[in-house]
Amino acid sequence: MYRSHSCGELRTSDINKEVTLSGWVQKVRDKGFMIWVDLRDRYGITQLIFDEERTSSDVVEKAKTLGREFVIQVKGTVIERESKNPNMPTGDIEILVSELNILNESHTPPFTIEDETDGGEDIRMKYRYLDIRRNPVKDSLMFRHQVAMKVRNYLSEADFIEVETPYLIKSTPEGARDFVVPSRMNEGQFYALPQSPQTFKQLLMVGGMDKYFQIVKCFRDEDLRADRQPEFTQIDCEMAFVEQEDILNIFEGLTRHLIKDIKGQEISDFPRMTYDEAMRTYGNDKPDIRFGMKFGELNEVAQHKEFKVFNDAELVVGIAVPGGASYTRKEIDKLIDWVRRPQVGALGMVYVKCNEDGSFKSSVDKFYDQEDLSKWAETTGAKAGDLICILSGQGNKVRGQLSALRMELAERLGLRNPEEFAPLWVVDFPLLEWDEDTERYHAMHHPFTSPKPEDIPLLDSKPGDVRANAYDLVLNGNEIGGGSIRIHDKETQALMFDHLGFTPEEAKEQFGFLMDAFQYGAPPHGGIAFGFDRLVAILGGQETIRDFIAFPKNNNGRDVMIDAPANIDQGQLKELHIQLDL
RNA sequence: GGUCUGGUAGUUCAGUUGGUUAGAAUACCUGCCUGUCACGCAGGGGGUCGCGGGUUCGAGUCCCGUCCAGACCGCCA
Repeated sequence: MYRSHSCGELRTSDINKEVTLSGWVQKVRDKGFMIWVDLRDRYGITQLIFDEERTSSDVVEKAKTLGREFVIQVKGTVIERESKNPNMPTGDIEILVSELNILNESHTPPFTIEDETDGGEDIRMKYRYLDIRRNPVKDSLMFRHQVAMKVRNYLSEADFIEVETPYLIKSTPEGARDFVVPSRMNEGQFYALPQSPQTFKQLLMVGGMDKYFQIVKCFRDEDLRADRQPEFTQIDCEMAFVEQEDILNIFEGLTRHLIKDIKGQEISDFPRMTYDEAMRTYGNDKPDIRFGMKFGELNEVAQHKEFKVFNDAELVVGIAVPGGASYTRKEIDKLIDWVRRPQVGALGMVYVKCNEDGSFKSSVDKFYDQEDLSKWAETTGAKAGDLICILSGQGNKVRGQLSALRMELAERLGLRNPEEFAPLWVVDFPLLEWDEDTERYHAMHHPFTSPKPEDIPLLDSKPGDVRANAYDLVLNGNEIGGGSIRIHDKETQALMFDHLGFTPEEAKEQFGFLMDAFQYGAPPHGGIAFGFDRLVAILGGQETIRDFIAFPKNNNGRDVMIDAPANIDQGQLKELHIQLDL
């Protein structure tokens, strides 16, 4: 038996017990006459004591050879400490060791295994197995497990069935780039890894599994971000015989349950906002509504003077920054530099200081009088002491730029409290989106999303105005879930493919199996998928999902620990009938 | 594909205007220490300044290229 107890459970009530513990050496404190060793496992740390007077000399000698991260097993007696440590749960007791067994030695680790490690991102990823021994990473993985369990239990209680769908499927040109897998048995042909189990879950609906879910890996060969990995996990859900309202209610319930159960916060009905409203008031389809700074459109009150920049702009829009009137000229100049960075791309920024005495001081005083400026303050909701930041230009671009500024300022002002949770449904997404590169419309969500019936007549005249039965769940400025009511009849699906520029032959070749299925009694259905890594990270109060994934990829999609991706040898290539063209 | 930041001891970093033998903290090693828990004290070892080229009497420092890491834009139905 390697252990009778864990390193986190012994208390004063266990005094005098004979115990066996196993774990890693966190720290050795050799005081000469006595040696203390902190023994660590997943459950905590227990102090061991080796004492010249009470421990046999061969055991003391062996203890002197211990180094950090040695794996050891000890037998001994639980005793009360002479000097207690109130900072640790096991701080009242220690183990007087009678037997020491070194199970495995360890090199000195390249970084300290502590909560505040001295190791940088790079080296932590290379030695991820050591990083996982640290509390922050270990706790994050355990937290992920807890969330997964709660999701499974909740959905299972609600009659959902978890069904696994295949990972080796067919590549389709829509959407993100596919990871492809060559087939040895089918010369020259490739599988693709699923970007999501979308078509399979719809086929499960046709199969009568009217409530399906799956916590499932998905793969997209696109560039990474702090909150984006090439392989990621979704809570994928689909239901038959439901309308949008049913889906929103059920998954609002799940989200509310998680926030209540995990964070202890009660959230009443989630607010809903149309895509149009989100874009107009926040410049963004995933607004963070934990704070204000709503957009104020200023065209009417700013385009009547000789200021050419505004007069020539499609949109003039501003936000009120709380307390911003106290910014110095230098600070405001820095802000202007910030919006002019290529990542944001604004050409400039007009500002208005709303002074405490009710007067206004702006960077365009030459063109506008106090009455003009007071109207701007009214439109943007600025109060005395605020700073109004105004951008102008082409509508969508300016909205994006001001949205970036809004988030940046909120971050600086500490308005993005990670312990506050503000969910929001964004509904009525456009069905189609114009793509400049390919000069055609493509599906904003995916090609299986149903249009709003009343908008179908617009498909030919104004495709961009057709709204979809599509919705996103937004949490604190992050899209954590998205879904739609699907098309379930062959005719509408064919119409959709037609509008996406598929010929009937292409549609048949790529999605014929789905259209065929729709001819055999496909029920009305719809669903949603949550980004599980992101959800867990946000509930855990973090921006980056990496520490909630045991073995994540780096910025370039590499696993620096196993050094993947890597070359494969000629034999493998030959077997797959693949010739490299480098 | 692009923008920005960084790369110096095992690790995290400092390194001035280009100028002597490149420093600190921590980790590591040795010794001491009668209750430590960020133990303490004394001593010690440890450097291809990412890599390649250039400018210069002289480069960690300046220039060019390149690789790596991180953040962001594009991209992510």
